[in-house]
Amino acid sequence: MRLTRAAEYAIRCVIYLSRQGQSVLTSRQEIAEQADIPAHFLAKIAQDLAKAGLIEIRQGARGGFLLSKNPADVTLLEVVETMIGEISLNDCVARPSGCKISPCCSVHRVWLDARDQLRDSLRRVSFDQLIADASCFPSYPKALLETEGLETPLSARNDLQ
Amino acid sequence: MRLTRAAEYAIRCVIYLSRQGQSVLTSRQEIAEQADIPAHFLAKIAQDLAKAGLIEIRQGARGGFLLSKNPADVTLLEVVETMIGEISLNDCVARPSGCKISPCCSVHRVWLDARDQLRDSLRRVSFDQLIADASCFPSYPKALLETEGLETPLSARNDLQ
DNA sequence: AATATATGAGACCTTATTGATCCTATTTAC
DNA sequence: GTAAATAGGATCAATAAGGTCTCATATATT
Ligand code: SF4
Ligand code: SF4
Repeated sequence: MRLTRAAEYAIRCVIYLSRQGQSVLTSRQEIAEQADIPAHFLAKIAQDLAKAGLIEIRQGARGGFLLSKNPADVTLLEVVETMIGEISLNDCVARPSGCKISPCCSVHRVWLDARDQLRDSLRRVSFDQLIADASCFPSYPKALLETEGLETPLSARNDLQ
Repeated sequence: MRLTRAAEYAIRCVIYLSRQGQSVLTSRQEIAEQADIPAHFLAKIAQDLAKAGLIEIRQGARGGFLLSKNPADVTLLEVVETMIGEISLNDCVARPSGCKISPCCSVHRVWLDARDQLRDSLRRVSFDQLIADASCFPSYPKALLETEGLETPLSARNDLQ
């Protein structure tokens, strides 16, 4: 297990779509440019996201991608595991049969616990949370900032602490 | 970041040495055979462990490796990070300069927290804990089992739950 | 219907990393 | 001195990651 570039790009893509709003169609080119993702690579990534039911793909002229779920219902874990498979940390967690002593290995149990903890952490983060903060994320639509008057949207969240 | 085979072998090696006891010299061949590690590969791994001060290497006839610290003072995190470098999960955690938006990226903060949590989990596990449980670990010395009468050493720990 | 536009699906390539092996030099017990 | 054992580094094969390219397909527009 390893967080690949493809997973990082997938997260950026879903963030961009979340900011656009659910069911807002956005062209692949726009996402690629704004979120700094190689356009052709994004095409492949989008296919995986679509298979997982996270986004919908519209072909043809004026085609593109759109988020098929509410950002609040999409977790970071879902997007990550769509791209890299289920997180396991160590091979023997994914395939216990690979090491014959796994049933009674004390180290194996540590990896199991650590994996569960990591997956829980990522499951707790949804995309509505991620876009709540402002960010210098390249995809942040300046137009949105101006029309909605969110000059310092970060402050609201900082005040909570 | 990814847990490599080398890291897994390093853990097995340190477990074997911990079972032998601190400062007990053990040949590379014995460790390799008992813990199921390719002998030549173990040589390279041992060099890294030695550089980190975890084990000591004795050259020459009747040479081998020995644990230079008390198993209670060696954590799983130390051994793992000796082999694969500091755990970062995502590249931007290790090198924030790699992504120019990292200072105010909400996803970046999630990776930071998850990394800290994972590292803490591994830091909490020391090798005296790992060898306290019995295990079908190939390196478990049967002789030790017999002399100390630990027929069911796993039960002691299960009773605690 | 024709055309321009945009993505689908998968083949393909390049590079980096991993996992492992091999060979010669050096060290130490005897 | 000789045999036994590791040091240190070169080397190599296999795998995976990251990215590109091409042709097929779908749709809006005219
Ligand atoms: S020895 Fe334990 S931790 Fe290592 S691969 Fe086997 S089961 Fe997993
Ligand atoms: S966008 Fe955020 S999470 Fe992704 S690489 Fe940049 S700082 Fe890290």
